Amino acid sequence: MADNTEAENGKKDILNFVEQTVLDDLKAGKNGGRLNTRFPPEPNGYLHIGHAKAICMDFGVAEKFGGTCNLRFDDTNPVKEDVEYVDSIREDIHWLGFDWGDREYYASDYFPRLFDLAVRLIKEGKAYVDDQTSEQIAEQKGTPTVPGTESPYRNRTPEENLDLFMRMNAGEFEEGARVLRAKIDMASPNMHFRDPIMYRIIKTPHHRTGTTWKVYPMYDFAHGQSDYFEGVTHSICTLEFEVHRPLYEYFVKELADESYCPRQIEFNRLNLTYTVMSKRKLLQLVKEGLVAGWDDPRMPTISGMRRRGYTPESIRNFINTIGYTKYEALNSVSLLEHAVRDDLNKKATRVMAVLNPVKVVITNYPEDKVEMVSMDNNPEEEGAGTHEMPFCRDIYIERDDFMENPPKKFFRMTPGQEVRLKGAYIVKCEEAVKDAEGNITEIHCTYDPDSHSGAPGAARKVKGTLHWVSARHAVDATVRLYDRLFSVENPAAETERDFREMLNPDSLKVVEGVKVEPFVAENAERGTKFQFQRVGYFTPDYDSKPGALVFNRTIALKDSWEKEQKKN
RNA sequence: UGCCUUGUGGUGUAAUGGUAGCACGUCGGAUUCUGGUUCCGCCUGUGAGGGUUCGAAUCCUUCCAAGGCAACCA
Repeated sequence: MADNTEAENGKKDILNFVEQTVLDDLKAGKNGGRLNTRFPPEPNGYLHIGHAKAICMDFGVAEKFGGTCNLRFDDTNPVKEDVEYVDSIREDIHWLGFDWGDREYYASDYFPRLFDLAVRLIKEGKAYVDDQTSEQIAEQKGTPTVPGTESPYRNRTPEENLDLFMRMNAGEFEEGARVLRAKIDMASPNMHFRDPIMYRIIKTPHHRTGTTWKVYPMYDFAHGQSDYFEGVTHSICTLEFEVHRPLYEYFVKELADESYCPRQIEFNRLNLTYTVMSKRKLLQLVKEGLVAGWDDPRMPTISGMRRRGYTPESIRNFINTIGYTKYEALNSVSLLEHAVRDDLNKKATRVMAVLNPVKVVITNYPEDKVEMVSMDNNPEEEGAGTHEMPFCRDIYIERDDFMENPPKKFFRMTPGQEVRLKGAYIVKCEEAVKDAEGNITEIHCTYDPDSHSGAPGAARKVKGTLHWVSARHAVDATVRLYDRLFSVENPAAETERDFREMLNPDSLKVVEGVKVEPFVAENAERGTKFQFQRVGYFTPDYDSKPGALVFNRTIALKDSWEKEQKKN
């Protein structure tokens, strides 16, 4: 192990309870002072932000105390699993910034050893084959308040059990015909001890082992032992496995001794407002076409957040903020949004884009003149440089930035009032030109030639500064505006309603005819983070092509003006 | 009503028997060529009762509330 953390090196580092437990074990010299964690996804879906929390814990604690973290695919149920998911899981972990080196394992690699252990337990009279249907077994299990009853097959001889188990794996019986159960205690107050099923027959081919096996181990009979085979010291999982822990320990005891014994520790799952985290529900959204796929930018998946423009740093910072406890919390999505804005504010290139354009003609500006004005790429970052943007007589501004009869404290364009066009000149609105229906088609302004940004005459104070784009040079783009997927705070809590009824109908708005400055079109590579000034953070979607630009809104800028308006 | 777990401002999280702190949020203000950022200030908390102690969010106890456990899922 590494030296005992920053906690002892002066810098005050607050450990969460899991880290504290791990540190205590290391100090006590357990497992020879070794630290090895594991992240064990089942390859049956895409990773979501809840998994990100587990990843940060599993890899993070190993990193912090000089241990290692394995990636283990928990592939014990071929019916639900697929290689498609294996690839996406690898990609998502790497994207988050973690690496498992050559320690990539599969529970399916342990099928032979698990089978051997099962055989041993059968011979020792600790396991038996049950011929009953799942309904019968469920009925005999009792309820949390009523003890179970024993199976009539419970006292078969080890010889008979062994013969039956071998034949189960040879494919002699149909799925569901027989199972192997641990012989523990049908009256245990812990439901998981009421003779849990160890093996069931599955004839669906496995994505890695094909048709080699006809019986597959259940989670409880595979997980702890897999940890043991790998040398995992701390098996960190979420709270719902708390009641499984005694069973974990029961099976692991068949292999381990004092010199090395893995240990399970549970922390709270991540719940986020205005979304769902259940894989079943996410899969349903995808399958029913309610979203565009696992990586739809509204999804709480890692791939969705990546596509939306969230950064790995923002996700990690968020997870760090919400912490790890044993309290089942509901985390406000505004915490996540804050982390995203905070990171993007430091990283995003500032550009101009007008989402809902209205044309402005600067009547006293020479008709043929074009001048290049200089724009900061990022005022938050020293050395981010500048880029140039064309300015001419015809420009676009946001339709919302003009009002003929404005409310109080409207600092934008209105007849008779001066505003600054960011990076260019101060202009004064003279009149709004309307069509027969009274719609504003064009706004006429005059500019002050001495007010160019940086010039001596520019020092004059004006209340508002607007973003704009040259109408002659603007490039058209499509923008996708994303909002929260659900319209209720905690969809999972409203069990009486179908969760699909709670979807936010306005979670996606597509805006065509957006005008962006040429610099944006020239730099619209995947992964680029832009701030459309005064609007929000945007990133090119993978659907975007030269000539058909598409941007995803990662998150809007905070808007205290809008907030003010809503109050009135 | 069996077993396990958990209750700290609106939300999340610290305080490891010794001044209840931090972040987000809200509201207000300052700065600003982004109504962004930054800065300053305000607000709101130990689920309830009893006990141990010089001293309790922390230990004990009773109660209340919430979550988990009855897949041949993980």
